Amino acid sequence: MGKRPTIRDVALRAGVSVATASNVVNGNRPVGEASRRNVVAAIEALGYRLDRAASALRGQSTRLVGMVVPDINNVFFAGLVDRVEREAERDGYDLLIASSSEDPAVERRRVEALIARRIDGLVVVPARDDSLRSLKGDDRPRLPPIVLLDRGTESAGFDTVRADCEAGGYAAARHLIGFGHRDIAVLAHSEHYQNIAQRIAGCRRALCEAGLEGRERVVCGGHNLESLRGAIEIELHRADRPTAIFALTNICALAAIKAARGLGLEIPGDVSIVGFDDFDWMFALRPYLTTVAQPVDDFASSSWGLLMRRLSGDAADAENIELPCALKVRESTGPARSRLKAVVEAHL
Amino acid sequence: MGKRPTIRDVALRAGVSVATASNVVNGNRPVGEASRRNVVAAIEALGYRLDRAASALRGQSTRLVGMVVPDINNVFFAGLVDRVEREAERDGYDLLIASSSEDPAVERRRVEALIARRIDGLVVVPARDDSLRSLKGDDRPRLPPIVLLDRGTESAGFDTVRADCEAGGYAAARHLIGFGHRDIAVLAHSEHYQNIAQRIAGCRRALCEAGLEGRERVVCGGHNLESLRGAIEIELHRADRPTAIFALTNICALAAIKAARGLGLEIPGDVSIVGFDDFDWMFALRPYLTTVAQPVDDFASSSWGLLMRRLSGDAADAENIELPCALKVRESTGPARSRLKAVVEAHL
DNA sequence: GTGAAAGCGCTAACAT
DNA sequence: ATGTTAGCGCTTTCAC
Repeated sequence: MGKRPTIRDVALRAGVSVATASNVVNGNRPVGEASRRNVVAAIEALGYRLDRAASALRGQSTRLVGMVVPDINNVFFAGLVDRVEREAERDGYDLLIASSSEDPAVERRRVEALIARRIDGLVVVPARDDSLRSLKGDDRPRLPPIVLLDRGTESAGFDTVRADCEAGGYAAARHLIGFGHRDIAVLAHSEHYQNIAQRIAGCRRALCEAGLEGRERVVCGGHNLESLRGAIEIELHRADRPTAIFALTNICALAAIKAARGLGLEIPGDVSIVGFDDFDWMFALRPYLTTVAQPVDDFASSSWGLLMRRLSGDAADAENIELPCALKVRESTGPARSRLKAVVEAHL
Repeated sequence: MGKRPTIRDVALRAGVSVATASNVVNGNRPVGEASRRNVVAAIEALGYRLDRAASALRGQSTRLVGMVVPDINNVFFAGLVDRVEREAERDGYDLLIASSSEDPAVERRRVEALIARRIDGLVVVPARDDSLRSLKGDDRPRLPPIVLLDRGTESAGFDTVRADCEAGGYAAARHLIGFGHRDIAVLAHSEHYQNIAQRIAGCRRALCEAGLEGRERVVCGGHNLESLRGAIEIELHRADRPTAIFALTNICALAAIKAARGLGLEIPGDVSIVGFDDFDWMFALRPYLTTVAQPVDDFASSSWGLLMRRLSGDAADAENIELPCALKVRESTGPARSRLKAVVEAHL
C-alpha cells in the first residue's frame, strides 16, 4: 500500500538508468535486449503505470484529444462522439469532451480550457460556422491542430470534413418533385450554417430544373424541438399549406412529424416528409421516415485521419473533405394529392 | 508570436513572486489588494493561461473527471453524459469520456487509462454490476473516488446512484394487469444486472398480488437491437403469444415495436407495449409509448454531488441513492383482447 | 546503447 | 501577506 511506483523505481529495480527505462516504456529510442527484458520485468513486478500527467508536462504529446460538439444529447452528435472515441482509443488517445450548448461563447471557453490541458488536437463541430476563426487569427503560439466537422466554412484555414449537402438537398427535392409536389416547405433551425444553406441550395436547384423556381418556403425554428414544431405548424395551418416538408435535421424531422400528427394530417397522404440523418431506431417511427443519410462513420474516420496526419507533422494546406449523402426512400413520402381533392375526400 | 507565457512571466511583470501570482490564479491563499490587481493586469496583458498539465503534476487536483459508459450511442447514456458534463463544467472540471462497449475488459482498460491521467474522480455506468469490484480489492494506492451510476451493486463499497427499478417494474405491471393482461412477456438484454433483475422482480410482485404468479415470460436478447427483435418475435409467433410486452430498456422497446410491426400486429390492439426510459422524440413513435421514465437529471446531479462530496474529503461510508421512476401512460397500452376473439375478428 | 543531469510550469512548504 | 525554494515524474539533450 505504498506510493505509486515511479519510473525511477523501475530503473532502480531493473538496474538501468531512468532514461533507458523511459525508452522501453515509450519506444522513443532503441534499447538493448537485455535491458529491455529487465525493465519489462520490473514494470510487471512493481505494477508500474506511466504517469501521463508528468509525461504531458515534459514531453510534447499528451495523447489527449479534445472534442467539442454543440449538444451530445442530439443523437447525431452523440454518434459522432461515439465513433471518434473509438478511433481515439484504437490509436491510444483519450478523449476530452465538451458541449457548447450551441453557444459560441461557451464554445470558446471550452476550447480554451481544452487547450490549457495541452491536448494534442481538437475535433470540433462548431456552434457557428466561423466561431473558431478568431482563434486562428490570434497570433497564438502552440495552437493545436483543429479539424472542423459537419459545420464550419473552408475559408478559415482549418481542415474540414462535411457531407455534400447540396447533393443531398437536391436528391431529396427531386424525389419530392417526382411525386408531384409543388409546394414544399423546408424546415431548418436556421439558414445561417453552411451545411444548412447548401441543403437549401440543392433543393432550389432541383426546383429550378423543374421550372418551380421560388416555390420552396424556408421555415426556421431554432434548435428547440417545440419551437420548430410551432414554426412548421403555422405553415401547415395555412389554406395553401405545403404538400411536402423537407426537414433539414433529425430534430426538424421529429418536429415536422409531431406538427403533422397534431393537426391530424396523414403522412404521406396529406403531407410527405423527408428528413435528414438516419438512425437505426427510426424504423419505429410510423411511417418509416424517408431521409437523407449522412455518412457518420466516414465523418469520424476522415476527421480522425486528418487530425493524425497533422499530429505526425504534416504541414500541408488545409484539406476539405466532402462525403456523399444517400437518400433512403421509405414510407413517409408519396404522391401529392391536390388540396382540393383532399378537402372533398375529407367531407365524404 | 513568442512562447506561451508562464506564471513566472506574470509574476515578473506584476512585480510579485510566483507564489503570489499562483495564489491569485487559484485563490488558495489570500492576496493583498494591490498585488492582486497587478497580477490580474499582467495576466490580461500577457494573455496568460494556467497550464493544467503542470498544475496537475504538482498539485493534488487535476480538475479532471472521468466518465465511462457502456455505449454513448445509446440515447440514455448520452443523456447521462450530457447532464454530467454540465455539472462538471459548472464546477470547473473537464470530462474525460470513455466507452466500454459493454465489455468489462475494455472497461477495465479504459478505467486504468483514466486513472493514469490522475483524474480526480470517476463516474461509471459499469459494463457488469461487479466489473469494478476487483479495483477496490487491489491494495491500490491512490484509487480516486468512484461513483457507480445506473448499474452496479451496493456491496462493492462504491457510492451508487440508481432508480427504484423494483417500483418501476411494479407500476408497469400493475398498469398492464389493470387492462386485463394475463400473459406478459418481459423483454430484456439480460437478467444479470441488478437494475434489470429489480424491474423483473417488481413485475413479479404485481403479478403475484393479482394471483398471476409465474405468468410472466422473461425473454433475453442481448444488447443488439436486431437480436432483441428476433428474440421477442419468437414469442409473438407462438399460438399462446403474450398480449403485452414489458420492454425493460429503450432499445428493448424499439425492438418490441419493430417485431410487432413486422408481424402485422396492432399496438395496442393486438399487443400492448410498455417501455423503459423516456425521451422527447418518442412522441414521434406511433403509438406514443407508455413507459417508465427514469429521472435522468437527478441521476446526473446526484452522482455528481456524491463525487464532489468525496473530493472535498468526506470519508463517510459508501452512500447508495435510489431515485423514483414515473410511469407515463400513453398510447401503446390498452385493454387485452382475448386471443380467441382476436382470431374471430381477423376472419370477418 | 546507455547514463547523468537539466528542466517542463506549477504548487506547497517553509521562511520572512 | 509575500517571497524562496524544492521538487512533482517524466522526457530529453548531451555526453560517453
